[in-house]
Formats: sequence, structure tokens, C-alpha cells
Amino acid sequence: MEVPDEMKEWVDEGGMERALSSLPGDDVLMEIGKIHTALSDPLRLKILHLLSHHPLCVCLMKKALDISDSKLSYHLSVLKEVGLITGERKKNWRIYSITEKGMKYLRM
Amino acid sequence: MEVPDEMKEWVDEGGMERALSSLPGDDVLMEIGKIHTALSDPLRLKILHLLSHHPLCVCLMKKALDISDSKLSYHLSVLKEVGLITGERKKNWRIYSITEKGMKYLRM
DNA sequence: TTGCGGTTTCAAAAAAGATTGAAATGGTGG
DNA sequence: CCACCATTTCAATCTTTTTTGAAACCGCAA
Repeated sequence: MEVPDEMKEWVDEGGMERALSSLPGDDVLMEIGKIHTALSDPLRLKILHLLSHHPLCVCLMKKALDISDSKLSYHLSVLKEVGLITGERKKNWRIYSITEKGMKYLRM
Repeated sequence: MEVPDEMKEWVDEGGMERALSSLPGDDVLMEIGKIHTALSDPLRLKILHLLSHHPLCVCLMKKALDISDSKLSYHLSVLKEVGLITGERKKNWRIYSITEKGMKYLRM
């Protein structure tokens, strides 16, 4: 197989094999991919930023973001699914908090 | 408006206003979102990992990943679009390299 | 100039993700 | 037990992203 000079020696020294074998497994790549999917929506990034200040009930987020209940609920579920936030019941309310993982990804 | 005790004092002290005003603008959130969209696909993460070892021509990546030309080309274009990789012509080949930005996001 | 290898572009089809409004859930206080 | 409040779930619809195969492109060598 023909390759550009620039990478010929690297390939001949087995660079490609090394690169391929140090690749994360498909399961790992899929999980990382899912986290990035969760972070790919501006609204969800907004939610994450809000929660980085203080845990919040759905009602306050709804008011701040001015969107429908079901829409907010959907996006919260996406963030929760991948562990960027957690939610706990408190009386009639549900209070969401950002996780360590969420903070880590927000900092990037 | 009724809110859980847990966040009453924070809200009363203007926490919500502070949180809202320190939110990145929609343009910024959209750009960050786009980068995460680019990182959301396992195949693209694989490409990024490969390129983190050495610049590569499309033909080598195609062989390593065992996918169609047009599919590979599409995913390369997505990564290039958001500045995670760059590509330059060299004779008949096109050689892609990971950018600093790409390295930064790969490290996360 | 013609043909060729490597790569991209295109349009159509398939798949995944987001939005909507209505209905359901599940504690809580009366 | 009942009615109520905050929130979630559901199914239909719409939008965006991905896949596919065919056609086009581009620089190079004969």
C-alpha cells in the first residue's frame, strides 16, 4: 500500500499498530460519546451552569429558562442519564444538583 | 412563588439573579455545544485518538477503521468544521492532524 | 491529453434527537 | 379518601444527524 513519505517511517516502525492497540474500547468510546451528546445542547449547558451555583427545584429552573415543563423534564433526564446531575425528592418538589462529573465537564 | 426551604435563603439573597447573569451568552453556548456534538460519535473519537499519535492520510485511516470513503470523509469534515483537526494536501493525499484544541478535548 | 488514485460532494433514505400538549404519577395536606 | 401541586411520561410530529452509493474533483504521471 502506498502512503505519503511523511508517514512512511512511522508506519514502518509499527506506529499504526501501536495507535490502534492503545485505542479505548468501543464501550468506553460509546459512553464518552453519550456524555458529549448530553453536553451538545445549549439549553442543557445552561441548566448545568445554573446548577453549578446551587441545587435547584424544577420550578425555579422553569421560571429562569422560560420553557415548558415537559421540555425541561426531558433535558433534565438526559443530563441525569449520563450522571452529570442528580435529582432527589423533597416534599412535592424535585431538587437537582450538579455532580462532580458535571462540574468536571463544565470546567472544560 | 413557593420554593423548597433548602433554597429559600439563597433565592432571597439574589442567588438566582447572580446565576442567571453569569450565564455564558447563547452564541458561546451554541459554539461549545457544536464542539460537543462533534465529540459525540464513537467513530469520531476513534479518529481523534488515532490522530493524537501521528498525522495520517485518509487512506490509512480508512484501512484502520474499515469504513467507506464517504463515511470517513463526512466524519473528518465534522471534526474539521469545529477545529479539532486540520487537513493539508500532499501530492495525491490529504493528511489530517489533530489540533491543540483537539488534544485539549481529548485529554478530558 | 488521458487515465488514475485518493478524496470529496451530492441527494436520497434511515436513524437519532427534540418539541409539543395531553394524560398520568405520586407525595401532601385537608 | 380526596383534591391539589410539582413533575414526569407518552405518543405524535418535526428537526437534525448519519449513512449510502454514485458521481464529481484534483493533482499527478504516462
